[in-house]
Amino acid sequence: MRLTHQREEILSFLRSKRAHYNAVEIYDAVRERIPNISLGTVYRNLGKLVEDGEIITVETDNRSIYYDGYIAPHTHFVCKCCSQIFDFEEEGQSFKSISDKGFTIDKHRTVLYGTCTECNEKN
Amino acid sequence: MRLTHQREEILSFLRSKRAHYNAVEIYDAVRERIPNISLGTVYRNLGKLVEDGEIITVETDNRSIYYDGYIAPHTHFVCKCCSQIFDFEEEGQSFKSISDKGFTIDKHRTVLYGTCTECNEKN
DNA sequence: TATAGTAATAGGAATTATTACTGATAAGGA
DNA sequence: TCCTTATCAGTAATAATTCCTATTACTATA
Repeated sequence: MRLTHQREEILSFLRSKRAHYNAVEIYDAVRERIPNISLGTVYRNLGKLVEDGEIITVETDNRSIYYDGYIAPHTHFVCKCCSQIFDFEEEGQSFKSISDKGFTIDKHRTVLYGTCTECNEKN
Repeated sequence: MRLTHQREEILSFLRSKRAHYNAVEIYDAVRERIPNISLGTVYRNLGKLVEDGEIITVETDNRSIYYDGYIAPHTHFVCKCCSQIFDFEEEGQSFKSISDKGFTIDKHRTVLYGTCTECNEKN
């Protein structure tokens, strides 16, 4: 993977912030340093960075994907009121410590990604 | 919430199948029984059924939302190869029994939804 | 330093999923 | 049965993302 100026700026932006951004927000931020970068370039690079494991995605209720430069395993909390995404380190599905901090949990979703038994056997 | 013919068909379709469908798939299925139902009606009813806790959603990598009539807490597994969504009952993040069945897990994502501390304090 | 081959880019058009709008319809209570 | 109002069908609009094309940058080799 070629480390282009554009890719470098996208990655360093995400790494510099401990927060979660969608493609357009990243586009706006990176545009301050590379004014003529295109949205397509942002999408393509985000895709490659995810593929490469340099960043991770957060899929939420609302239809846009958020990107996260912090890649250690962690749990995301989406506030239905302010739409902010919070990080929590807790493992497992015991979320008592999160509620103790004042968060109200309505629901939780766990999704695994990978290859199923049948597809594994085929290949 | 009024129990309309359309809503009833959508709900009974999802409850009758132990699988996961996106809005267009549900639209196609329900159209066999209500030929002139519109896609907008399907989306609106799915939204209300989710709001009401009658069904749940699965947010995956690909950009469409899947709906599930099985609402007991469970974990979803998305195959990157055949795109099928599988259900697993395991709690916690110990997914050994899933791997033991021949599934390869690349990554897992846990997302909580609710209200954050700050928003709770405001209201 | 040219040159060719490959990979990446900008910009915009196209695609896909979802939501919003409008006049007509029907669910459910009085 | 009648009335109110949520819901409906149909269609237009929006938003997020991907695709396409001409152009540019990088790399290795001569």
